[in-house]
Amino acid sequence: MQKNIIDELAELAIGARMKRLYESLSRDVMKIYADHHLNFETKYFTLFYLISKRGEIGIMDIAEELSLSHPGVINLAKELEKKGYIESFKPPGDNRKRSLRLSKKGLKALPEFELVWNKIYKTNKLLFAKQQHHLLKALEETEALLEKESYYKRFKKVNP
Amino acid sequence: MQKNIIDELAELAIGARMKRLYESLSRDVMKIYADHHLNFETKYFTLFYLISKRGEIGIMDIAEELSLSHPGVINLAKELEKKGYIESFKPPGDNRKRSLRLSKKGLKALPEFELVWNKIYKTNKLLFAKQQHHLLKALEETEALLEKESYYKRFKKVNP
DNA sequence: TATTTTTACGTAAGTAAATACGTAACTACT
DNA sequence: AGTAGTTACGTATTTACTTACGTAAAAATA
Repeated sequence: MQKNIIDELAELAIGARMKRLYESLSRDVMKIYADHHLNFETKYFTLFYLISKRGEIGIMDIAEELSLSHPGVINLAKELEKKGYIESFKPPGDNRKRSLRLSKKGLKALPEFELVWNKIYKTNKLLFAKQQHHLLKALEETEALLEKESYYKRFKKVNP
Repeated sequence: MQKNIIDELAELAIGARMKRLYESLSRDVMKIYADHHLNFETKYFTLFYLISKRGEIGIMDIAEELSLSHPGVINLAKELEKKGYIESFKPPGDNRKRSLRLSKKGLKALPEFELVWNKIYKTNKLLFAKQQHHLLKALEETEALLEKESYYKRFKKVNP
């Protein structure tokens, strides 16, 4: 319960705190996948979920949506393909492109994943419900403000 | 302004969102250091600050405080030492230990750093003041709750 | 005091990403 | 149709860490 320096730093080390919290959540979610006998890691979630929602989608579109570099997407996709959850194909009309979709195994496993995601969703809802300051809403607000005017610009305005 | 899948995912991709926000802030803060002609990166902040506060501190104690692995600390320290801001020495009494402290250059630069940190602090204060849901307080609350009972345990309780 | 265990540190190897760079295909323009 | 610019993707390299492992010093214990 003792505060360490990052807690004390508060406004200055907010990045470090988010990272710390993210990593702790990530580890626990991984345990949850393992408990459900799903050969899956937290880092795959957004990609797998996105593909499941879109049916099929190209590499660059994924990179855009997930704010990842395209080599990052290629690597994640390679791993998910190796695990057998997705497959790639050449969409007609553009020979540069490669698109991803769920494989048979992925489609079959999807309901199981959805069950887990549902449970995670419920857990989070309850966790946040108890809080005065809602982490998700705070994130949303901060993102929205920074989209209107970047942190850098705000900094310059505050410190001319 | 259009929502992408990570925004829609809300409670499920909260980790990804924190990461995204962290990276965007990190980039802007780096620009700020550059504008102030400080040869410094965001990632060094917690280490440099910690050393400046403690005067001197050993590798393992740093790792503990910053929630980093000790090889991580060694690497960061190596870089900060190369930049000339810190130096290491053998503290008396324990021959296994190596401790870090600010170098002359580090001590000399400290007021400049403190000026920048002060400006960042002000910027953050103003940014958060505008918000209904305070990101920092939300982080604090979440961390406190998860310290009482881990996310994993909460998950199991919610989904028996 | 001798032995075992723990602690502090360093190095090596692995991982999850990014950036940099190159090629081929498509688009726009002449 | 030919050229210039852009886009989509892949590979190579770099970065910022981590975990795994080894060694020496200190502490605990027999």
